[in-house]
Amino acid sequence: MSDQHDNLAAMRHSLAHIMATAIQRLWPEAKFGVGPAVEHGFYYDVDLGEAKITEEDFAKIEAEMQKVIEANFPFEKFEKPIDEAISWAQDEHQPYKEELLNDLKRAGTTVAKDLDASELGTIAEGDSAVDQVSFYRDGDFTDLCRGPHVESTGKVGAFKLLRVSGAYWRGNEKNQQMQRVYGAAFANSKDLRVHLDQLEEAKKRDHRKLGQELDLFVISDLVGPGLPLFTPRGTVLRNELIKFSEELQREAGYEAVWAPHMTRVALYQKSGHYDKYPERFDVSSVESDDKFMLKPMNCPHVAQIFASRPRSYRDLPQRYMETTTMYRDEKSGELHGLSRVRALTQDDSHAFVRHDQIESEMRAIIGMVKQMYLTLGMDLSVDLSFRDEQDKYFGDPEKWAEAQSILEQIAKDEELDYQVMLGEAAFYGPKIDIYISDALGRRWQCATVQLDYVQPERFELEYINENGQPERPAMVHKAILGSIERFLSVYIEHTAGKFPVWLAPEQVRVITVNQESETVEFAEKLAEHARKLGLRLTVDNANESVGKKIRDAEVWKVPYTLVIGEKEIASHEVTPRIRADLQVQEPKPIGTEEFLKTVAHEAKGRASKTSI
RNA sequence: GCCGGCAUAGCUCAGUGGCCAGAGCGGCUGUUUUGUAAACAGCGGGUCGUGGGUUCGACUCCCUCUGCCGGCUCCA
Repeated sequence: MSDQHDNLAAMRHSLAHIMATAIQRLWPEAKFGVGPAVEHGFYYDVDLGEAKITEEDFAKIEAEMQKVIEANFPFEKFEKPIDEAISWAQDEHQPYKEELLNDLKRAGTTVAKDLDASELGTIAEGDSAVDQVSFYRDGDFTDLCRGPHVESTGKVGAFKLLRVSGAYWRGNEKNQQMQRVYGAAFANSKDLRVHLDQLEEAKKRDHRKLGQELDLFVISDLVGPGLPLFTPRGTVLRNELIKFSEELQREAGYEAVWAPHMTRVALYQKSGHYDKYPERFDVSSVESDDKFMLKPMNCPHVAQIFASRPRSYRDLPQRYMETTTMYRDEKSGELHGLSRVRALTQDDSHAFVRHDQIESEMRAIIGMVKQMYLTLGMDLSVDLSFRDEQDKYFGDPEKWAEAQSILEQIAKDEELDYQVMLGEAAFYGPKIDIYISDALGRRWQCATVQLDYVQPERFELEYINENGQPERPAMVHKAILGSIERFLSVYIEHTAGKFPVWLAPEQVRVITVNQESETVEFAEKLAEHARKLGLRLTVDNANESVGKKIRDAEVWKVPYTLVIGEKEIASHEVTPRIRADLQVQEPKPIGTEEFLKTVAHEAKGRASKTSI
């Protein structure tokens, strides 16, 4: 399998060279950056000066690549001393290659640690001395490259150019911006087809598209970018998710608190956050000279509640939860549907604990997270973000070591699929970052649990221990869903808008066969009764064919559809139409009363399938 | 924020210098009274994102701004 994988990588990287070959033929003045193999394909960063590659050029480039492939040039490897390589780059007018070579020379005999992985594709491997660097030639194109490549340009499988975009040279926004031409590449055309179909599927499921189609949220130019407004349907989703999250927390002993959405900046000056976060929204006052800001997080606010009265060791843990909206002035280019917004709502909580309570608190939180995502049908994996040996971390190293071993023990006991990430800890404490996998196999970070020694210190929080001495509590931050908006973006795409009954904005749709008063009254009565049971049911008695109304209900992805006509009125029985993904058996006739009670029961139990 | 692309009716989209700018869906009205994925007819609906320029004439060409899209960078 790894052989196959290596070969695929070599193919993709070879395609990058082939594309560069084609681009050089079409734009002889092209300056080349790096061209690595990446997941699903390859890219090459190029700088054409005034000229720009656009998507219209793809056909032309692909045709030229095809010629290179048909010529079946061998990939010939040869080596040059580094100084010769540098003069080669100068002669060829390849300043980016020259820069890489100079860095390589400066770095000495091994590949420099600070050259990032994306560049390694073009740099000689450094077990041996770097006084020699390797080149590959295919036909008329020669490139500084450490390989590996396939034998010849004919052996590269199937590919397709997909997009062109800007990319900073060496990933640094201070550098020149180049054009990144990206293509997908696979061993054969069938695999490529599968990948392209997957991209199609992802496009269909795009939460921005479904949000529009299913009337879940809107973005108004007048309100502003990154500030989504939730419609009645979208708000059902939000509220049901929040309700579940808060139920889990309440069971674990969390109490709801509330903090205003703005504060004096003094709070953030004291916490040390103020200057470090330019993304804050400042708020000015007409009445006073005080400076205010919208809250970009919740912890410092909640810490004031803890600090408001003396605490005994007996009072701990103090567990505060608040699902609240915070405001961050993200750069405009970073905003994206619901996944990156300027007003985000977190199911946030903070527990103020004694050191000996960290473990049980963390365990309880992991339990909540597991229950949430089990119910939602999403798989979890976990990164344990631990400190490394650097001394940028705050607090007692012994406490850190102990806390980290506690976290790892919990991950083991809870049978979490985890990996330890050294150096990924926050400066204030180790984290458990929880990732969920969606139906298309993509991985997203939503939930997080963080241990914090710093803010209690900054705000001088304390409790009185059993010896009458003041002690510093630790703070455990957590979010189960993380940002509700971001979670919804993932979940909408995960489900493709087919929400389980407990979350469905519209759980039951009742379709009338005709507009006779008897029929309409029967439907209205059903609706009234459903509302009393807490169900979300709508009646469609439009003057349209039954077929049309069924289609509508399908398009809106309503879990249950009932058709009401003479037969149902006489028997008080319905045969529900059940959305395909929920159905486990052929639906049978059921009394209307029993139907509504069963659906209400399923919704309450947050069932993922129907028993009807 | 940066590079490139895009912006026409509520939605999806035609319309590349020449009369009063179009379709499908949705909406409204009427006919029909319908049985499990689209009945029929009619009627509304657009300062062609904004501001400026070129031109006898601009939805169409150029510039500005705003927003969106694909990436890059960033994400306590």
